[in-house]
Amino acid sequence: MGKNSFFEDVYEVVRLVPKGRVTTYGAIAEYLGTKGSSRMVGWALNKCNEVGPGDIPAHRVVNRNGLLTGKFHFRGRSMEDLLSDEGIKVKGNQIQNFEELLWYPSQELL
DNA sequence: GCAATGACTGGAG
DNA sequence: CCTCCAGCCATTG
Repeated sequence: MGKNSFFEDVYEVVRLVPKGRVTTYGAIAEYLGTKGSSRMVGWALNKCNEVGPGDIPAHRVVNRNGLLTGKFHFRGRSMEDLLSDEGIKVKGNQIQNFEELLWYPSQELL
């Protein structure tokens, strides 16, 4: 994968997520046109942690429930800590006030 | 080209 | 309310 792939699109969108905001896998997938490929978004981020640019705020990407399902995949700093640093309250694996912090690419980027 | 995989999702039981 | 199941689609072996 040297060319632009589905991954790069995901990275780009995730990078556009404003600080202090979060988005969901489904929202990204829908924005990319493949609504059903929500899993693929997570798969892309999985690679992003190893081969990705490294500046991908994957901690801002959670499942539709606002649950930090992918926190286990983070190295070093935990998701809760990173999110908390941006002003996002996290209780356990659940983001507090999630719906208000939710950010849709198709909504903001038109 | 087929089978397996995955940080998901939504509906059914 | 909780758990299970099947669809979803791109990447990889």
